[in-house]
Amino acid sequence: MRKSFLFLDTITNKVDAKGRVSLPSDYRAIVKELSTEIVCYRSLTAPCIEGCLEELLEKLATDIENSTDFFSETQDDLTNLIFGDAKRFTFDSTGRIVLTEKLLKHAEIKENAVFVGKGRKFQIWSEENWLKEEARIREKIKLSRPTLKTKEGE
Amino acid sequence: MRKSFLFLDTITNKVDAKGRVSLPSDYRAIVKELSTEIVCYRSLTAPCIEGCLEELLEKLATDIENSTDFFSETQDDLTNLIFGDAKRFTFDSTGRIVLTEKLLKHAEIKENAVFVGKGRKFQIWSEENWLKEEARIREKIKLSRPTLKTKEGE
DNA sequence: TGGTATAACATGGTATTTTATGGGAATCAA
DNA sequence: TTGATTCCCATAAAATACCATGTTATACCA
Repeated sequence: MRKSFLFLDTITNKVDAKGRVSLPSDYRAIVKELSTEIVCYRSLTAPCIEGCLEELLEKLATDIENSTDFFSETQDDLTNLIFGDAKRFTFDSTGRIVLTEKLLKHAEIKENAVFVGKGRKFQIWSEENWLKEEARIREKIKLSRPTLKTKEGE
Repeated sequence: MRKSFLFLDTITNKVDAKGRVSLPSDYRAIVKELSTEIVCYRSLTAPCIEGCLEELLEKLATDIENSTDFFSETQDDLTNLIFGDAKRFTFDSTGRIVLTEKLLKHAEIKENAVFVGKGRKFQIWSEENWLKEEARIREKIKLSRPTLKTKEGE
């Protein structure tokens, strides 16, 4: 029995002419524990696809409902965007999902899809965009390294 | 039943052509109590590999979720960096894990891997780098000894 | 304490299983 | 019927589990 449900690692898989991609086996194992499908939507802030279990969106919905935050109205708007965009995907017996044109176009994915674990969710990038994004993040982290060191050392 | 779950001691094991290394038996005993797998990732601050139990990352995921909101940019970057890099490793019946090229390269490990206990987590170094690091730490301690003495006498 | 028997471990090699991925058949919709 | 989508099968490659052996460490006994 599995105790934890984190999407980890970075895996590159091919996208064929029909838009089919293998969901990394690790991810599949996690999904299968709780469900038979994942939810994907266009990232609001980056040229990539976001994926997660439906229960995470449930949690998001609940959080928004309970929020008395000053910015809750903005969050509400953002939530609408996500829920309006999100779509369920099931995988076939070989573990593949079929991504839609809309999603692939937004992420600028052609040949290869890069799955990047993010804990409770994951992202799907094109190779080029992911390279750029990873470089950007590492550069940013370098500048805030002291803070991280503290966090890391906990 | 085991009472403590700390990774201790420093052990050197061989890495074969396939990247296989025996996890020190002490470490294995600890891991087996709670799980069947460990998680490894490139250290953000040093040329070494870090390893821990998945529950530590779970805790981190929860902490990040609670300290920042769903749409936070910091959360986004942090989760990409940490979870995107981390990978699960299970050991076979003889207690070995297979380290990836990415990890070995980052730590500059060739022939031998040095496992260094760090309590809740552990690190894996190349012999050369660990020698340097150990010397650096001991030097640092020497300089701060007066402070320690003062603290002791409080 | 010293010597020997026993068990545990690290490590090399091999066999088996998973997984990704291409192609094609079946199903559904227009 | 035609085009598109879903499902299933086949295969090659890669990941993983298993077996065997030498070595080291541990336990046992004199």
